[in-house]
Amino acid sequence: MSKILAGLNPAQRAAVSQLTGPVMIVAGAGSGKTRVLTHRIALLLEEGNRPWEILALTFTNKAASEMKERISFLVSPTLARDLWMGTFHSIFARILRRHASELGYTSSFTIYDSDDSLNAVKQAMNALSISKDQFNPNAVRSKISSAKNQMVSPEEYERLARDIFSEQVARIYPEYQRSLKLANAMDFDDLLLKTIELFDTHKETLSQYQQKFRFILVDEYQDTNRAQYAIIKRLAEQHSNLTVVGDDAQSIYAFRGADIGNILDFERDYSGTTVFRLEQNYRSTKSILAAADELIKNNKGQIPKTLFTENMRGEPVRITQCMDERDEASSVVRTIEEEIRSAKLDLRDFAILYRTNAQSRAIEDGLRRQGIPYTIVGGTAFYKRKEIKDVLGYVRLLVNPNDSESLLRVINTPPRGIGATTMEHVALYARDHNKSLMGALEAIDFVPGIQSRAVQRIHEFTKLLLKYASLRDKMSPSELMRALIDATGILQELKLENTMEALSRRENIQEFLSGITDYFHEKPDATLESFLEEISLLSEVDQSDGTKNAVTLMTLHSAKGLEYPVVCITGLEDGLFPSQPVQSDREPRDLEEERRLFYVGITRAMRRCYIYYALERLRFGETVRAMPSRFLEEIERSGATEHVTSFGTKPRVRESYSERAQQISHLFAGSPVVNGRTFSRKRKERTISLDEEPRASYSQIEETSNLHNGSRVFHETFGEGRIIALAGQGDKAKATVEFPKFGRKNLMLKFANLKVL
DNA sequence: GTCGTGCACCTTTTT
DNA sequence: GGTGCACGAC
Repeated sequence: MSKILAGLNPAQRAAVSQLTGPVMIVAGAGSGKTRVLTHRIALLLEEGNRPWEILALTFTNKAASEMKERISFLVSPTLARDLWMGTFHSIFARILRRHASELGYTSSFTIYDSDDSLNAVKQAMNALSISKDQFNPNAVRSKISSAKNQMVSPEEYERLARDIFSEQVARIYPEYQRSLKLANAMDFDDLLLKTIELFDTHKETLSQYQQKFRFILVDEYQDTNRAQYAIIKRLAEQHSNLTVVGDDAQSIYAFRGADIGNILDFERDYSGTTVFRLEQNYRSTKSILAAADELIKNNKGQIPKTLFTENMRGEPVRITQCMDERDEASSVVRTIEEEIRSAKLDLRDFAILYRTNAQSRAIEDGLRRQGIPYTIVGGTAFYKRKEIKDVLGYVRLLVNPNDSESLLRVINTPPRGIGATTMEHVALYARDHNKSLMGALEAIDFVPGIQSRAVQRIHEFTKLLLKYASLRDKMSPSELMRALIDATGILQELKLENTMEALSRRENIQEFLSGITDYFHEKPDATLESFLEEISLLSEVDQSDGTKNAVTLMTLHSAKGLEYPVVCITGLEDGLFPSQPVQSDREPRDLEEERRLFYVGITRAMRRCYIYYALERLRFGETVRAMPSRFLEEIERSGATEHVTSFGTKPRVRESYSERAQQISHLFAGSPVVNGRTFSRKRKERTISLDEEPRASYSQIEETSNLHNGSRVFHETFGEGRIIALAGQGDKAKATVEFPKFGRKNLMLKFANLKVL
């Protein structure tokens, strides 16, 4: 037997060995799905198939590179390197670049991220004189995106539009598409749609890739949308060697067009499908699995399967009732500290999960208060920061001068006297003459209404860009970027500002610059285009730093596919998780998706799973009372849970969550009821302070006057460091401190407990 | 044209 | 509690 099959259980081995024809692998959580995929690919290679004939589509780039690494180990690095493995978006972006001219684009087209798309929508609305007050640009963008995910063209959308809002979207959608085309740009959805367009209008190109990809594998098939389905359908037509792996119980992306029907109907779509089920879980304890199983039972229409494990029973899943989000954060922190003490775990063994990004703030505060290092997945990602986007804007413009979003972003950053009025005229001219904004700038002498001073400035601006464009062949990409960014004056501008904020922005740009040096050093063949593409298609998980030993914070969505010894899931409250208050118009399938999301969360846990809910929570700057999530009652039926309060005591009587909420309702007497939820003003004084930090930790505030730039200080966790900057007053005073071992930290003096050395 | 201030809106989740 | 945007002063 091949060593590739050794060490697999019978079900896994069967799923790996069936190499041809349509195959569906229904893989329960923790059942060794990635293992099966990698071993399958390894076996294909071992049997002599060429790596470039294998297309493997994963959910994140990180998943792809981890799989490649395992395949390198199983077969060989050279073979692994030449696999076509990556996310749908990155693989098809690569193919689209090769065939851009067939679609009327150039190969250096820009990929618009969601911010760029939103701005493009706003521009389009502006052009059509549709008021932003009447129609929310974000809602418009989201409508357009759903339409594209469903493969609904602007023409079809117009036919289908029934209400006033859709009618406006029907006007904006084609204008938006037109502007992207003029800008030589594609949004995320276009990367899939244009691929379909390419295949449908250029049969010989389609045929070329049908021939090429003799084996196609798709991971997380339950989360593919209609466009992705269509691409796969076309590509697999020739050889029919299509393997999909997924778990309908983990489908959590319906909101962005994922169609669970793709996996449910797979057997019907591809005749002769062999189905394999992986039902043995190797990840979690029996208790964790029991709770997850009891939960998912409440969903209807799942593919029947029974997940089991031979792992030990383990501790019960603990549900902790907390007073508010602060109390919740301290409970989580206490749990982590106790687990580290008793179970000898590292910080990197913990994940804290939440439904919405906004919840991370309170938890971060809690961790910082105790000096526990953490990393955040998502949130405001590095490449989405304003200063980085500014800098990238120049680079993007260099690569694709027609990129209108970048042009608008940088033309007056830093301020060079080319204001909104001027650009209005330019945009109008561009529209009338079917030119990109850059096209209009080139003809600035003919654009009416421009002040002569602005004309002058515009000439200077285009000259600057032309100069660096002409240097592209003479300098290395990283040298060129440095020189260009230097010439823009962004760094000098920030230096003059001389605030802590500006300092941090400058540091980010410096970090970006050293990052690109490393990047081009590691990848000597990389170009500006490939660099830009790579960073625009990074997923949130891809961007997190997995090397440092720290607690991981992320949304439940980002946690998909990951596992941790200890998982803490926070915010189990009706209206938050499941999201939105219970309303009659709420579709049951939305609730089922929320339930699957919770299922995904619980099944990330290997050893222990902790679940938290708060009785009230600060939302929109107001304290909102919340009912415990209905999902809690569901998992409690498993008998594999325990229920405690943040005091650490067990509730005296078992009671239903709604009864409990009734009992404590007097605490909130006088709160107005809005939309079925109760709001109350945040109390100035916390009467039910449970486990606040001892006051002693605030006593350092008086000493802040001893702190100066350059002061040497000591921090409990980070050790000795030097103050680089100070900002803020009183409770809000912050310091940026450079620690030799931990790098730069922004610390609230109130909590940091710094000692002057 | 630029900069500062106050106000509305925001929160699902992401490639 | 944060941010984008309209509005007004210079």
